[in-house]
Order: sequence, then structure tokens, then C-alpha cells
Amino acid sequence: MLDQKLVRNELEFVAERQRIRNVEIDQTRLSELETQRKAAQKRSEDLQATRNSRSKAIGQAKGKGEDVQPLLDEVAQLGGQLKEAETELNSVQEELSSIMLSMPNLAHESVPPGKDEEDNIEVRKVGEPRAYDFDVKDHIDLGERNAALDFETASKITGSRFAIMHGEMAQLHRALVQFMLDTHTLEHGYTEVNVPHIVNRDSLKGTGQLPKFEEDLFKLVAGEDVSDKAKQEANKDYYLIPTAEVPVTNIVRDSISSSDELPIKLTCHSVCFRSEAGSYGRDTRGLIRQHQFEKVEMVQIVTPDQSWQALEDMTSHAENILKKLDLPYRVVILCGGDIGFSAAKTYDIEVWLPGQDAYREISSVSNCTDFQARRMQARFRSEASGKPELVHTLNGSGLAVGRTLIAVLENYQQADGSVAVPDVLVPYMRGKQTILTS
RNA sequence: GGAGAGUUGGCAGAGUGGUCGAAUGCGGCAGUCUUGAAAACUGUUGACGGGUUAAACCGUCCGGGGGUUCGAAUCCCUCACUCUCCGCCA
Repeated sequence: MLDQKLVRNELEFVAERQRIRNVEIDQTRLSELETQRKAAQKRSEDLQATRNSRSKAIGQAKGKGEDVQPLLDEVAQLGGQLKEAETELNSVQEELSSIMLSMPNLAHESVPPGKDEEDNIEVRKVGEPRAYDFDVKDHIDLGERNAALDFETASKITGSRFAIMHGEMAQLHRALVQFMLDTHTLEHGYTEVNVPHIVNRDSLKGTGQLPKFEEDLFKLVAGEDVSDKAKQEANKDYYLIPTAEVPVTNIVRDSISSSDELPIKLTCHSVCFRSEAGSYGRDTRGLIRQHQFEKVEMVQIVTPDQSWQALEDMTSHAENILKKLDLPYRVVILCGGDIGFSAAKTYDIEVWLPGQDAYREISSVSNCTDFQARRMQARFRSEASGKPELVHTLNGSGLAVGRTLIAVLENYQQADGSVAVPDVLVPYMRGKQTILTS
């Protein structure tokens, strides 16, 4: 959520900045609502002040044993007026807050304008795609051996966009997870956490998935009645996490850290669940786009002055995994039209996939500045002012495990259809140097 | 699943209808003392919104939502969570 004061006082500036994302702000409606809000709030607060002072007078009069009936008559019609004023205020504030909750973060000055991924700008390219003296296969073909990747059986068990990894494939997948976690904890200074894969509405609201992107999520229906209104008000609705960013970042929701606790650097392996609504027909084959996939996530909670450096650091941490795996990749900065809702700036890392003859996203690293922090009320006590201030939150994949698996398979494939194990993974594979040999 | 007890400021913890945003302690901050530090002592210290050059001032907040009342941390309803005991269970 943006700072209401900023939207109120610098509406033109905010609208201009949102145009970088191709988002149009209804300035007229917003300033209208703001005027109404001010008037309604004033009226309601004045009435409350009257009520408070009158009630206090009644208390005092009673204490002295005086007759309070005249005072009671005086406030007789106050209740109705107050209720009316509050109803009006509530309705204005509800509309305002729904607009505010649906408004994306302000893009950083360095974010280029643009419509979609075509307009993203390459920052650097690292490693050269290998030359192969045989016809390259994609990961689906490579995984056919020993049914190492089995999509048919998965669709029988569940449905489309699920996969079974079998034998060496499952082992390699697990090796990648261990390797990534070890690298982040031992070399990059992160602490490993393990978190719930089911979260409530408040958490999803905190990181920005709700209220706007409900259709991307899997919502759980418990055995009992979930339409219970009281339970919904208690935010008891449960959802499967679309990314570990949600539970991990929400660790600091509604809390005030002391400044020496920052930065908080956490890494987390989790399963992620996405409904992929709206992506029918895209990447329907293979592991690229699944309803369920695994990811190692990095999250940092930092003071505002550190967040832009942290974004660069986190990007390099994700890149380091690819470097160690010796996979060719490039880093792009997302343009305004492609950047996520909560992010002020995002770097995508795209790995080279010989089977697709293309670079494909394998990590996305974002600085969400104070956008999520404001929704979550995640604060730290500033040493300078002694007052609570909003933290900055960042998250990034380090990396998407399934896609990394694809990249290893396709980049390390050999003429006979087997796949060499990258050196750094050999210890995690119990010394095995080649898989899918027959 | 059953029974009971709880949820209060950064933390701990009082407070059962009327100057209670809330005692007290810890922590934090400032000062006294000290070469310096510690200890001791003194003072100060909630968040959010509105308002002001700055203050003053006004409003809201005692787990969430609703209700009773002129007035609610305090009474009622409801939901969530925590703890203890019983049952079940990986």
C-alpha cells in the first residue's frame, strides 16, 4: 500500500509515476473521496468529542449526587447522529481503502517504461550457451528415459500441470534444493527457515496477493462450513502459498524490530501452489509451468537506506547459484508493464534453455520498499528518531528448483541421452557423475 | 473432539461500568555521581489519524468483529489464538 499522505498531497505525481506501469489513477474520484472523508471524519470526531465531555460530566454529577436527568436529556439524540456520521465515514473509507489496496507500488526511477516482457532491458549476460554436435533434446524428452519425468501418471493422480519425478530425477531435484540452501546459509549469510504452506488472508494481504489476485491462488475448503461470516471476519480463510515469500515475509507482520536486529536475511525451501488461471495454453508441456513446484526463496527485511544495495546483493546471490552450476544466464530489469504489484523494482534472471533455444525466467528479485511493510505494519525503531518506521522488504527466488532442474538437464545433456551431473552437485548425488545412463 | 484458564503499551504484569491510554517493574532515552564504566539515584518514555511553523488541542486503539449503556479494558454475544488437563493421532 502506498502512503495515504503521499497519494493525498502529491496525487499528480503518483498518477504520473503509475503511468510507467500503464496504470491509470482516477484522480477525480480520489480527490472527491478525500474531501468527503475529511468532512465526515470531522463531523464524526466532533460528535464523539461532545459525547465524551457530556458523559464525563454525567459521571462527575453523579459522583456529587446531583440530578443527572437534564444532562441525560441533553445527549438523548446524540447517539443517532453519531451512528449516522460513522456510517457515512465508514462507507467513504471503505471505498478509499479498496482503491488504496488495489494500487500497485510506485516504480523506482530506474524502471524503464514498457508494455510487457518484450520491453524488459538486459543488464548483463553471463556465460556462453554451449555448442552441441548433436541434436539437443528438451527436458521432456530427456526425462522419458526410465520415466524419470512422468506427466501421464501425474495427470491420472491429480490432473494437468502436475509431474512425478522418479529415481535419479527426484534425487537430482533434492540435490538442487540442498545445494541452494547450503550456499545461501554458508556463503551468503542467510538463516534457513521452514514455514507453513497454508496461510490466512491477512498474510496474503500483507504481501499484496490479496485482495487483487485471488484467482491465482488455491483456496482451501475445510470439511465444515467455510461461508461462516464470523470466521471470515477473523480471517480464518486458508490458502495454499503461491511462494514462500508470503509466510516468510509475514514473520515480521505487526511487529517492531529493534534496529540492531536488521537486516533479517532468511532463506526457505517450500512447495509453491499456483492456479495458473489465465495462462491456459502457455507452457502446457513439461515442467516449466506447474500448479505445484518447489522454490528456494530469499527474503530480506532491511532499513530503508539499505534496500537498494540489498536488491543488488540478492540478485548476485541468485546469480551465484547459476555460476556455481555453470549455467549461462542473463539478467534483465523488468519494465513498468511487467513489474509485479508490490515491487518498486525487479530483476529477473533468465537461464539459457537449449531445448527451447531461449532464455527463460528462473528467478525474480524484487525490492518492495515500504509497500508490503505498510500493509503488514512491519516496523523497526529508528535510532535517529526513536520512533517506529516502516522497514523495507525484499524477496527473490534463489532459485526456482523445477526450472533449475530443467536447465541442468538441457544444458548438461550428452549425445547418448544421459545427463552429466554438475560438479557442485556431485557430493549431493553421493558421488554420482552421470544420470539417466540407460 | 471434551473441560477449564487466559489474550492489556518494546517486554513482564495490575486493573470487574465514570477524569483509565491504563498502576508497577524491566527495557529505552536524558541527567546526577565517576578519570571512564557499572551500580545507585532523579527525570522521561505507547501507537495511529486529524490539527499546528512548532505546540496546544481533538479523535481512535486494552486479541478480531458485533451488542448493551449517557459512558466499556471492565457487562453480553461471536470468532480466532495461547496455556493446562482428558481423548485421538504421525
